Amino acid sequence: MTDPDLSRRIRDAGGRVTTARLAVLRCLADADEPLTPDEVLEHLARNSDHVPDRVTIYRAIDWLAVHGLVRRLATVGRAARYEPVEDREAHAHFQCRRCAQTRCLPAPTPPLPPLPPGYAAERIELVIHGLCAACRAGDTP
Amino acid sequence: MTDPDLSRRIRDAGGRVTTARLAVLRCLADADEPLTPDEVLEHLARNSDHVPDRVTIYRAIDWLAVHGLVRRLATVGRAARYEPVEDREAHAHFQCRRCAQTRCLPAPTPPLPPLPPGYAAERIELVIHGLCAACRAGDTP
DNA sequence: GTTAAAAATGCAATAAAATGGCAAAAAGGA
DNA sequence: TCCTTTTTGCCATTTTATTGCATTTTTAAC
Repeated sequence: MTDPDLSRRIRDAGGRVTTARLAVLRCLADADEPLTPDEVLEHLARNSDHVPDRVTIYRAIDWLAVHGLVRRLATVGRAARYEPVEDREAHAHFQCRRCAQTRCLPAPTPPLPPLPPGYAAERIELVIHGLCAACRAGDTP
Repeated sequence: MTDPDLSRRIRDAGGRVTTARLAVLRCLADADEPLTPDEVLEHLARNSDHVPDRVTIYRAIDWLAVHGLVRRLATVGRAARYEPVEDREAHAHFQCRRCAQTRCLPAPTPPLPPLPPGYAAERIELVIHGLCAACRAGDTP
C-alpha cells in the first residue's frame, strides 16, 4: 500500500495526517508480523531520519487502533502487539512460548460460539501456542 | 476439587505443598473466570487470614504454570490472566474491550491450521472480542 | 503565502505489571 | 526434633504504558 493510500485512510478516519501516524502505519503495514510499540520505534530509528518520541508512538498506535486502521492482538507476552487492518483478514496467530515471536498463519475464522444474553461479539481471534522452529531447534524445552 | 486433591496435584508435580501455592490454586479453581495475579491477591486478602506477598503470588502462579496446573491466557489488557487446567477443557474466552472482563464460553476447539515447517503447536486458544452485557447496557460505545 | 485555531508532539514525571537478589522462614525427610 | 532444600518476604529494579503541560505542527481560512 502506497503512502498516499495510507494518508488517505488516516484522513478519512477524521484525523490529521502527521509524520508519526504515517510512519507508524507504514511500519506496521510493511512488517510481516505484528509488532510491539518498541519494535515500531526500533524500525523507525533504523529507517527514518526523524525518530518520534516513544510516547508519540504509543499515541499514534492508539489513535490508529481506536479508528480501526490497526488492531491490538491478544498476547501471552508482556508487550502489546499490533497489526494493520487490511483486506486479507481471516488469519490466525502463532505465538512461540519461548521467544514470544508472533506470526500470522493462514486459517479460516472458526464459527462464533453462542454468547450469553446481552453480549455482543465484534471479532474472533485464534491463537496457536507452541514453539517456533528456531526455539525448537535450540535445546531446553 | 478438594484441598487434598489440589495438594496431591502439587506434590505430584514435584514441588512442596506450601500455603501460598495451595491458596493460589484454590483461588483459581474456585473462580469462575480467569484471574490476574492482583485479583488473586485481592481474593486471598478477603478470604484468608495470612495474605502472601504479591511477589509470592507471582512466583506461585509461575510455578503452577510451568508445571502445567495453571495456564496463562492470551489477553488484550495489560495484566496476565490465569485459569486452572482441568478436565472440562475445550472452551473459548470472551474478552470485553471496555471493562476487560474475561469469561469462559463453551465452544469446541477449532481444527489446527497448518504450521510452517519446524513449528510445533501445543495449544489452541479462541478469543472472542466484544462488549459484555453490562458495558453494552451503559452508554458510550 | 500568511495566519489563526485546533490537534499532535516532546519531555518529564508517574503509574502499572512484573522480576531479581538475598536473608529469613517453612517443608519434608532422616 | 534436626538438617537440608525449597520457598517466602521485603526491597530494589525493570519493563511497559499513561498523564500533564508547554511547544510545535497541521490544516483550513484568508
